[in-house]
Amino acid sequence: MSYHQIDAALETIISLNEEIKEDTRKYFKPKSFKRNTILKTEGEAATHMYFLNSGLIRSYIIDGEKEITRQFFFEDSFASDYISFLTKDKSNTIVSTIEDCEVLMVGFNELEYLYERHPAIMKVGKVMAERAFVFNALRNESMQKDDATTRYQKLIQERPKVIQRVPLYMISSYLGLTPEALSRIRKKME
Amino acid sequence: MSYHQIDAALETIISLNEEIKEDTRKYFKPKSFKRNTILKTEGEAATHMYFLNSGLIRSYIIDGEKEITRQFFFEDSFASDYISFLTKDKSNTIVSTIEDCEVLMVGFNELEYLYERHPAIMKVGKVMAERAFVFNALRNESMQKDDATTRYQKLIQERPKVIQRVPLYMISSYLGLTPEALSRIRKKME
DNA sequence: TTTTTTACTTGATTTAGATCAATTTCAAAA
DNA sequence: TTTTGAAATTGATCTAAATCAAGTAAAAAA
Repeated sequence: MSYHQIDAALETIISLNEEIKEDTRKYFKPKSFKRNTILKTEGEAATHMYFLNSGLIRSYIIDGEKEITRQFFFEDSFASDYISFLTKDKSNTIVSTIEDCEVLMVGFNELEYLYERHPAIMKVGKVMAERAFVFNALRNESMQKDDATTRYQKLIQERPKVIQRVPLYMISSYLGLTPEALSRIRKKME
Repeated sequence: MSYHQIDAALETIISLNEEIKEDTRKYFKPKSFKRNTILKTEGEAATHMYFLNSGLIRSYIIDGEKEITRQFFFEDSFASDYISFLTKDKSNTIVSTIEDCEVLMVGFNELEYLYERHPAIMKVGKVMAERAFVFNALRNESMQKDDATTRYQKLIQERPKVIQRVPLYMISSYLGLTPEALSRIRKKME
């Protein structure tokens, strides 16, 4: 499987030398998953991150009867239960593929090793955390000040892939809505 | 002003050598602010971070008529409009003191210099971003699955300082509520 | 101190979105 | 191709919290 995509992703943050490329190839293991495969179940801690060469991954929590979608991850980005991966705490978050996926997976300890061995990669970790923070904080802000229709319109604008490739009942809980409410918003929009 | 507190905060992440301590003292400038002082107004980008030796800072946005509190920052932590500081985008976030504050302030460029000069400090940046992410993501999760009363009870449990030192109308919008709604929740709680 | 302003509370009414309950559509198996 | 189960829509009703409107308490300012 190809490492071109992960190289390109890292190159947006640091410039890669041969040693870093070699170690990336050594510790990020290629793996394929069929759609609807659970990568992490409830109650355990996240031990891996997945760089997506292709496919689509979702993280969600079970709240009584219903699922609450926390995040969607597309090709060329890193997927995980990032909270649990960072804190090492067990979590109720489930990580599961929505489409067939080609990933490069790395374990917590291997990533730690990469951080220590290549200080430049620490910057990758910093920028990844910063991006995740900004994304989350902006979403937070939108949840607090925008109504449901506005949130849906922004999602269409800002993340069209979600609209195109994810079933509505997964989108609705991501927007903090029931499927019925989202259906009505869509109808009203024309 | 004392650098003991910032040293201790950094020591939770990396071990400090003399060069790092020297440069910290050089680039983090001591400063005092009276309560209700605006450190960053609407429309500009955040250029500084503030390590709080003492006091209390709040960030909030103006949504039409009303303020929405985004975050509270207490002694021994770093305060800023972190989104704007990281993205360099202008923002509508206001950063303001709630109590008299003693801070050590650092500019974006000085911090960048510290990152480049001392690779160990890059880890500080990484861990700070990770902590901010986890805090935000957990709050997100609570907003999505807990009702207003539960959110208020968790705040009492997890951040008693907020209850003790912040006026209720600032707390209400932080919890995604009107002051009236919070008042009624408090009454019902006995 | 008294005055004025700001914070907080209480009540009445409204509303966005949830919940409950049936369909209708659609996609995956058989 | 038919069957079947899941996804999505539609309608009726309910509810948590918002909004509107006074009033009271408390803290700055005079």
